Amino acid sequence: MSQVVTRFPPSPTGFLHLGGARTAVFNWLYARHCRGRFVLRFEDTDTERSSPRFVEAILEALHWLGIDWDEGPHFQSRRLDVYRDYLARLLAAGRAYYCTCPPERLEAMRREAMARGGKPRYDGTCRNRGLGPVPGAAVRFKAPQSGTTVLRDVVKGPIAFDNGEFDDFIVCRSDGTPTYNFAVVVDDITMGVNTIIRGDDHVMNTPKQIQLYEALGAPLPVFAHVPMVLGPDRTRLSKRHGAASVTEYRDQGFLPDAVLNYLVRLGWSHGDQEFFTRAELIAHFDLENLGRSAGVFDPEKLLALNAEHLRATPPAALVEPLRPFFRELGIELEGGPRTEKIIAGLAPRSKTLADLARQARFYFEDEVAYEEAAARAHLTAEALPALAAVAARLKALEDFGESALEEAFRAVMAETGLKLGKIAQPVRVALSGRAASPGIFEIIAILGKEATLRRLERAIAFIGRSRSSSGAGEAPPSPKRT
RNA sequence: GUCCCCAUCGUCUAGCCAGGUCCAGGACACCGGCCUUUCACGCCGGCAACACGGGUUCAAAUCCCGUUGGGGACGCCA
Repeated sequence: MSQVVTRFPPSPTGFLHLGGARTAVFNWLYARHCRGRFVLRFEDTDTERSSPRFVEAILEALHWLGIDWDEGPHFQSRRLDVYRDYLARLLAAGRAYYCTCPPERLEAMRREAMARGGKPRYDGTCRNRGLGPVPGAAVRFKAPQSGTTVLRDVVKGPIAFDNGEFDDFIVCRSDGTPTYNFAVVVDDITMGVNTIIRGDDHVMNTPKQIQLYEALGAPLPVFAHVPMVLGPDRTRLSKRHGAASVTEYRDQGFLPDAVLNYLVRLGWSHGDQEFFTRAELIAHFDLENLGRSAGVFDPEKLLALNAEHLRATPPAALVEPLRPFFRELGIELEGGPRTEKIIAGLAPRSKTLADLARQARFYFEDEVAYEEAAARAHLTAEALPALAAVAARLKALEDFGESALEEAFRAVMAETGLKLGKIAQPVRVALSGRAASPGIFEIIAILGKEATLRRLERAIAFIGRSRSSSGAGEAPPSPKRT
C-alpha cells in the first residue's frame, strides 16, 4: 500500500459522543502514525435528520480534541453527481435494477418474516422485471444469491458470510439520493480511502460493501472493526451514560490529551503503558494491538488519567485552558510567575481544571470564606497565641522566600513551645479558609506580606468575635450540625 | 427469530497467534503503611480474574468443540 488513507465519516445527526470520538481518534492516529492522509467526510444523505448545527458541533469537538484532517470536510449531499455516475455503472453492468415495490409492502414483509422466525429480506419481485428508470423508483443492488463473501478483518480475522443471508438492498432511494452502503463505497473509492477503522456494529454491512467494491471493480480496503464502547450497564454507550458530547468533558475541565489518552487505551494497548502523550500515541499506535472485546466506559479512570495529565502539564501551558474556569468564579486569570506557582501547587491536588480553579480561589480573595469544620477545629481561642506570634514575626520579616518563612516559623515554635502543626493549621485556615491546602510556606510566599498579614488579622478578629458571642474558649458558633 | 462478534481481577488491560519461564503482570477504584505543617503527589504493601464443560497434549489462560453469558446487525438510518 503506497500511502495509508483513513477517514472519519460522521453523520451530522447528533453530537460527537465518546464512541464516535474514539473512532475518529483511531483513524486519525493511524494516519498520523503512517504519515498517511486523514479525510473528514460528513454523511448527510439523511436529509431528515441531518443538521448544520451538528456539523458545527462535531467540528468543534474534533478541534478541541486536536484532531486535524488533510482533506475535507466533504459532504455527501454535495456529491450527488458522483453517486449518479457510479449508479449508472452498476446499472450498465447489470448489477442493479429499478424497483417499484411500495415501502409499506416491504415493511409488512419484514414484519411477517421476523414473526415467522425467518430473516427479513426482499423477495426479489422487481429483480427480473427489467424496469427502466421509472420516476419514483428506487434502485436495488443485484446481490449474488449463492457463494460466500469473506471479510478479512485485521482485528477479527477472516469472517465468511453466506451470500444467501443478504438480499438485494437498495442503493438509491426513490428521491435519487444514495443510501449508506452505496455512498460509503463510492466515497471511499473516489477518495482513495484504503484503510477503514470503524465500530464493529458495521460488520454486517461490510459483506454488502465488499460485493459493491467487486461489482465496481475496485480494490478492497483494509477493514479493522473495533469493538464498541459500552456503558457501565454493558449496553451500547448513549446519552444515558455520562456526557452526550465530548465537548461536555471540555466544559467539565478535562484536558483533551487526557480524553484522547483514555479513549485510545479503551480498546488498544501498548504493553502495560497507561499514560501516553500525544506524540507517544502517534509513535506507537497500530492496528496490531487493537482489542477484540468490547470495553466499558469508566468515568473514574478517565478522571484519574486527567489528573495525571494535569500533573504532567507545565503550569504555563495550563493558564489558557484554565481561564474560562476562573472566569466562571469571577476571576480574570493572568499569566505570569505568580499564576504559574499557584497552578503548580494545585495541579497535583486537582482532578480537573474546574477543580483546580475552585481550589485556587482563595489566592484571589482576601475575604476568604472559612469552611465551617475547618474554622471550628482551628480558628479557636487556643490558636490565638500562635496566630498572633506568627503575625508579629512576619511583620518584622522582609524576605518572604519559603526558606526564610520556614525559619520564621521555627522561631515561633521556639517562642511559643508549640509544634509546627499547632501553628500551621490555624494559619492555613486563616489564609485559605480550609484545613487542606498546598504547603503553608508556599501559600505565604505567593500571597506576600500584605495579604498574609491582612488575613491573619482578620482571622484573629474572627476568633475574637466568636468568643464574645459564644463564651470564652469555645469554638465559633456553627449554624447547625446535621 | 436469523446471522455475526466477543469472553483474564468490579473496570481498562498484558499474556493467547509461535502451549511450559503465569499458583497469571500492570492500571483505575478500594484497604493498610511510609513520607509529612494539612490535603494531595510520591513510595511500599494488600484485596481481587483465566465464565463453564469436554477434548488434544508429557504440559492449556494460551489450540479444538460444545454450553452459558454479553454485545451487535437484520431500514428507501448511518
